[in-house]
Amino acid sequence: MAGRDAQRANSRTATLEDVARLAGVSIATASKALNGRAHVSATTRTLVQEAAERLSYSPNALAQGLRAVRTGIVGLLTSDLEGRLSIPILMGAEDAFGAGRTSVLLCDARGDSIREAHHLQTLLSRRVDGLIVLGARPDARPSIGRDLPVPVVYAYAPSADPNDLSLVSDNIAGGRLAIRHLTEIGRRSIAHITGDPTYGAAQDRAEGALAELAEQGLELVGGRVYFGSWSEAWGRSATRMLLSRAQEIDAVFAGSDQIARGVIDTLHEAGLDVPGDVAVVGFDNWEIFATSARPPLSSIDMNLKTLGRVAAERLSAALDGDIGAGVESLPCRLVPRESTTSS
Amino acid sequence: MAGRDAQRANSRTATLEDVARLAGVSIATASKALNGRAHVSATTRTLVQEAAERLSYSPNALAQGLRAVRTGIVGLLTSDLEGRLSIPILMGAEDAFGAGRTSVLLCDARGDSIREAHHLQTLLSRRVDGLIVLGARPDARPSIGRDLPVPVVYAYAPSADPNDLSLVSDNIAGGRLAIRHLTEIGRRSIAHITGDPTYGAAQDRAEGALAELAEQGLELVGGRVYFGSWSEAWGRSATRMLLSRAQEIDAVFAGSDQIARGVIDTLHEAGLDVPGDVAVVGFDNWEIFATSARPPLSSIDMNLKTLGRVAAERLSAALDGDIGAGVESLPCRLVPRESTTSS
DNA sequence: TTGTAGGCGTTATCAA
DNA sequence: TTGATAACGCCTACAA
Repeated sequence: MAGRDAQRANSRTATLEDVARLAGVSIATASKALNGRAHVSATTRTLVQEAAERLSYSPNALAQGLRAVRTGIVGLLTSDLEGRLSIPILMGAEDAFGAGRTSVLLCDARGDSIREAHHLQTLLSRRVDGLIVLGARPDARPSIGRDLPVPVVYAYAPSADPNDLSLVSDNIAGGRLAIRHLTEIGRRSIAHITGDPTYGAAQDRAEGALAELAEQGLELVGGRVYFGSWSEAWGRSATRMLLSRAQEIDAVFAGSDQIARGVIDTLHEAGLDVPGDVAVVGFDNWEIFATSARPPLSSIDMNLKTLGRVAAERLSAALDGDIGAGVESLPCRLVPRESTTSS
Repeated sequence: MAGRDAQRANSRTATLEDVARLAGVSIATASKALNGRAHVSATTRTLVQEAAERLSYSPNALAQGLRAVRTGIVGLLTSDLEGRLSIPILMGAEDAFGAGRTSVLLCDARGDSIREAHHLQTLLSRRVDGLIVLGARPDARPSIGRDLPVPVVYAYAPSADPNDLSLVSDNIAGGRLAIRHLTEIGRRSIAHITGDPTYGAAQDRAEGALAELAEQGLELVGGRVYFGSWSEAWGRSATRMLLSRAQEIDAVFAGSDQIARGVIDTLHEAGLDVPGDVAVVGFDNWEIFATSARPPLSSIDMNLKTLGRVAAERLSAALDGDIGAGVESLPCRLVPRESTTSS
């Protein structure tokens, strides 16, 4: 196992002092040399760099953080049991901070506020520069606290406190986007089957869809939004309901990719072709679902990676004194696949 | 936004010195009082605790880590783009270390060895106590390096270097488990449809399945393992192939839940009932797939959370000098659902 | 150009 | 019981 030799030997990891001694200079000079500061002769610099190299010197970020204003650590407090949200957000944040400059301490609160408070305490103790709070569902959640010593950005699930800064996907625009796409490929008889009506996201997507339809002088097939649950099963039964009314229908906007799969299955069972007879667009662009659907599913993507990137940017801005508040909506994008190929 | 007041005021976060001053004692005494050490009078202790409370004092973990042998941070270096592996592993590790005692620094290498090396450097710089390296696919991967100053445990994807310690799921036993379950519910004509044969996991699961069948005096329907890809599409086409041979078949062991879904779909299309005519068991127990299948899919679970927990335990042991090596296999478990209900 | 010294916040040792 | 002090490793005025 790696580390055996390192542990056996009493060779603590090298410090700047070790490097300085090996290079035959003072600690201050070694520091300057390694940090690329001026007032160091070229020869001295290379001397020090070689010494550092030979000792595989790695600066102690703890010591650096102790004196510096920032530690270069941000906390990501998630409640996302699946990891479907956390990883894209993490990647976006990593990208924004620039790899190496900042690290992310990830804690999973598992939807438990006690655990969340505990993790928060730990993160503050570790002197994170800022905090990203990531909710599991896109609805307002309790603020993690006012007057924290570090800036906080809520992502995906906004904070209930308007003084906090929250970043969410613009589900209304996402709903519009889906409808616009369907009309652009010539569909006029569109139904909307979506999930749990207690989710703000479900309401928003429906609102956007209705608004876009209205602007185009269209109405929803079935006369209403079909709210239900975020499951394939609901997608199936809602579709059966729709079809049983024997109404003309040439497109379905599904509130999630899972629902969309249920929709597609049922359309197939009814002998309908997708997208020939009925086009289907989903929401989430959960790759594994969207691409393995038959046919591959067009879907609205919430740009979670961008959400993570922007969260990191807002955090950086806040650290520089530019503190924001309120809910900021980020655009969704359409990822077209075969389920809406224009025929 | 939280932090506004804190930043406006020049109130740096309180230090132990602030607490000591407010309590009217020395720093040393304050430290002892807060850490529950002996030789502090009860009255002094409460005095200090109250002062700490009033200042919402939070010990600086950086300073603690600078002195202490351990920092209480472990690095989790993942290449899991989905987050499906990372989060359960993270949760297992959090559980094992005991919440609050240890934090996890998560880095995503995105399958890029340059980025991985970079992240490794950062983690070492932050003086993590240990490292968990999590691969994206369950096959041997290059060692992250010998002679690292901290212990490393490879999870899910073993290290190619036998001197490293790796924790993997016992796919062979998992394969046996699936077959045993199918025979226990009375099935005798079992086929095995699985994924990419270049995956060690596919080979192992097949090996286990064949071994278990042999012990029961059975043979695989179709005479061979159907290797292909880890997709629903392959599950469908392989099933069609099997059915077209008009052989008797009363169960399918699928190498993944996605494949299983393709299998089930095709069985339905052929007018067969699941599990009435053909029972199906999958692998991975990816909740979202397994539970939304029709009927809900029995599946082999790799116990990723346990994997994370054991990884943390091995790391702890290594820190205490008990350094392991080699590949350790952890058992899978069967999660029965309706797709294998005994009829 | 190089070196000295102080301080970041804690904990532990040892003296009072 | 309490307190002064020395590390831990690094950076940076400031002095040489």
